[in-house]
Amino acid sequence: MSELRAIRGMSDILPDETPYWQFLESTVATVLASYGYSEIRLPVVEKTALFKRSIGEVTDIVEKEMYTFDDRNGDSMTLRPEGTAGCVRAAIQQNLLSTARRLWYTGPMFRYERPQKGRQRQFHQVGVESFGVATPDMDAELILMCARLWQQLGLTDCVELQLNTIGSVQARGAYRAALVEYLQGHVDALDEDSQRRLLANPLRILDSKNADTQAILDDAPGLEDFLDDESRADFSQLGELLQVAGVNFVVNRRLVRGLDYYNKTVFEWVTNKLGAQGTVCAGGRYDGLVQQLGGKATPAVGFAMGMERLVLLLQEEKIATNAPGIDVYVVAVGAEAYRMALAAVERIRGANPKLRIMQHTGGGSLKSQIKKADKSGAHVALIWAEDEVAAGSVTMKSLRESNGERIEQRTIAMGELEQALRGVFAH
RNA sequence: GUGGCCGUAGCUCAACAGGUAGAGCACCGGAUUGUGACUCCGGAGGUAGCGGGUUCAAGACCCGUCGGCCACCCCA
Repeated sequence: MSELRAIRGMSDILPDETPYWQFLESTVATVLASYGYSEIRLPVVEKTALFKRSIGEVTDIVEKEMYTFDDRNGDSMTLRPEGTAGCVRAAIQQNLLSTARRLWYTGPMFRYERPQKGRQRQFHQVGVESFGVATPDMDAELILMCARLWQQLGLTDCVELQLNTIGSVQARGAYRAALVEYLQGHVDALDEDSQRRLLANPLRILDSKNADTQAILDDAPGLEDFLDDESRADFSQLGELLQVAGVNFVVNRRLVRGLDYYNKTVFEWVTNKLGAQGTVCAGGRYDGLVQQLGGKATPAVGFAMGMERLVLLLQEEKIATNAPGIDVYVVAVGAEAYRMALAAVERIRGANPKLRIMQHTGGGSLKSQIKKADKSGAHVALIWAEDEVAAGSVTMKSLRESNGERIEQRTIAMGELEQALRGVFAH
């Protein structure tokens, strides 16, 4: 192995996998457009302060997972660990908030974590953000849009929607205090991680995977008892809307989010088919963030999808994508034949841009070129060799069935080639 | 950051109670003069992740290091 390797956790996406990515990306773009969302393109690097102020100073992301560096001016920059902060910043800076906005974006995110299945250091998200609407019909729309996307992708049966409300900032603060007080009476019985979280981020203890900790939580005060009336009403309305639309969900009272800016509705789409990293899409409301970052008070909801995880699911479920492949492989033996072929093939590409034609390069015998043609997966080989050059013709050879039938090999006049190809490929 | 498993040809993997490596697939060429797939024949390809140690001898044992996978953690 060479010493020049990709950086740990930043993997190449190889030709085998790109069809899944293309299928996912084009489906996402179509579904989002069908709901009237507009794409926004954002920088990968932002000032470090943006993430500290939005994600939260004491979160793991900010404390130990960001790629932060000083630029040549000595200003602290960070490779974005998530997309919401940058999107909110842009919306404020570019005055996009004078009316309600529905935005989406996609691209790489960076988090310094130990790689494992469904988790890379450079990973890709599609993020969707809606600004300016405070009512739960907006929350419902976002969730419906997700459901439609799963349906279009063929993943409906692999994902489950979990829903919760974490209430207003004040309600959460009160609950947090009560939870800490309760847990402090059981500190010794808590697992090591949860003891640490008790000080840093106590709400995260709620979704601990430790069974003993979960047992202690059974008698802990419940968040639902601390909710403000508005959060409670919005949550039940959201549930009704989802029922009307026929979207199944389960209420998970221990579902919280790791980023500080969330309030009220939070949700996760979860799968059990990817091992430990089962959250494929997650989001919620963040009504305070715009103002917190210096904008006019603006309610907002959004979510992000993990593209790697969705690609893994597509592969796991063996969901067919449009394999790239080629239609025609062009064989030419000898320099004169190559010239004839080149001119003819370029003409055909011009006349039929959708036809996928690969022209053999690098010479070789007729036999070896036809072998390559076969291995290319093409349906048809076009052959130019001595006889064809002399006669000004071309031989069309079928390599496999196309549209259920297989044509006989035949030699035709150059002038008929374009029409003959149209006969085989009814694109 | 912590833990478990792993690191032999491009890929998937073998061998041997420690004695200087092998298969399948893939690749290249050939099986009479212009034709792929099946078959047959031949060829190329590895200083065993890297560094140290034990030993007459190490791919096999030990230590370190780098890398991979999975889990904890974190989160999409």
